[in-house]
Amino acid sequence: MRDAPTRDQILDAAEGLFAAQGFARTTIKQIGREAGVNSALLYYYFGDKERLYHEVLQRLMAGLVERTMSQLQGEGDPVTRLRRFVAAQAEVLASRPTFPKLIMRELVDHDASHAVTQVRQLSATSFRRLCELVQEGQRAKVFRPDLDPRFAAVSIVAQLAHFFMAWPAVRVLLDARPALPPAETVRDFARHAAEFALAALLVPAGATARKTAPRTRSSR
Amino acid sequence: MRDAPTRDQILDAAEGLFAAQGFARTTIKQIGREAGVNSALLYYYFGDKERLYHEVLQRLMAGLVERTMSQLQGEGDPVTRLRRFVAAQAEVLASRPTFPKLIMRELVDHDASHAVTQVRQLSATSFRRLCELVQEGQRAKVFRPDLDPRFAAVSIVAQLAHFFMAWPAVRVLLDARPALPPAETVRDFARHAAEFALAALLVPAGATARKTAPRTRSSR
DNA sequence: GTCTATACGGGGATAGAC
DNA sequence: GTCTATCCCCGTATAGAC
Repeated sequence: MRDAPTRDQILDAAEGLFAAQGFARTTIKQIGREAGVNSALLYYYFGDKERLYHEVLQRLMAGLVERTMSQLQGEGDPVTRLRRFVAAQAEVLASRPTFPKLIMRELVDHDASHAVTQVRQLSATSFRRLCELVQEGQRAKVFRPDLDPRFAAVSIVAQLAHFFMAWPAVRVLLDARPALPPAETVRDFARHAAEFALAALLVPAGATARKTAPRTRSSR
Repeated sequence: MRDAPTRDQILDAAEGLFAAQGFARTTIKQIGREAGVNSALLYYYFGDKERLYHEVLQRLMAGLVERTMSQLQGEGDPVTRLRRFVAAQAEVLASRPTFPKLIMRELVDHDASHAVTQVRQLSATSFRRLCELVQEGQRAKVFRPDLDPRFAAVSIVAQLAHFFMAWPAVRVLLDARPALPPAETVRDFARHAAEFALAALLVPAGATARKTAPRTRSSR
């Protein structure tokens, strides 16, 4: 466990500290101490602090892109696939506490400039696929036709994203104590988010569907 | 405009810089320069950097709480009040570009510890009122009974919150260029968010409500 | 209340031995 | 590849004149 290559030890320690304190407050010496290596080695491996941070983010986002992509595969009708998507999102965000924090920090500190590549990749894959899923449902007359698929996709993603990223505020609203969202609450909210999104997307029962016996005609 | 009391000049400059760069990267001298006053004066007025930051946040959040509260007043059925709420949220978040960034920074940098009072206040007023609005709609059989009101409230708020806070990523997803969400896009997304939330909340047309089932009430 | 000068510490980064 | 020692800049904060 501790025989990991020095480089990875540094990366791991840096990830934790950057997530917890941010780029500016985290010092090279702190990272070295946390990683159990000499601080001068950071310069040997990464050149400078900025590039170390960049590599931390690369590694993190690469894993995230890969995981969400692999979990978006599979067949099924739009409804079950949307449920799977939301569940996967919750799982990824909850898998490591550093995920949401680091992403949020990068968003606000550098306008995601260290992660543009990966964000574009996400856009070209996961997000696009989510949009397509919505459109597919619309073509099948299962989802409302009046929703903009991209806006709908943002709304779908926003629920869990905000739940995790704004947890310090959300937990006050929900009367929760812990500093990190507990697994049970995550599970419950993820289920809610999926159903909330589906309720928003699905065509109201009696509206169009002629197939399902449109209620007994009062005539006769 | 420039004859504002020194204290406020400092507060204004600090708000902008803290929002743009964060607490750690912003220096006292920078704030002084931006405010057009001697940096040593910051210590005369605020004691130290931390307390200056604290006051910036206090002022900001106080205004926010006041505005959302005042805009949550008024009568009407749950549907129109929810539309008003979402519109107000969009207006507040868009009113000053520093709002979303500072709030997000505070969330991630200090777990909202500088704003606990105001967050609790928000929780006790706006958020609570939003929950009550949902419950009221449920009692009136207009909203689905199976939704947890607090989770629903989080989902409602999350859409616009995420839209603004994650804009650097959202803009990539939406193929938008500008660094700040343009007024038109804000307007469109806000409208979408309200309709999305309503579609999620309303009981399906044919299910129970025999009366009006007010779906597309887009009359203004 | 406003300014100048400066003490003080800490953090990033490098040189060079082993 | 790893470690020690150190340089140098820069940011916070204070002292004290005006």
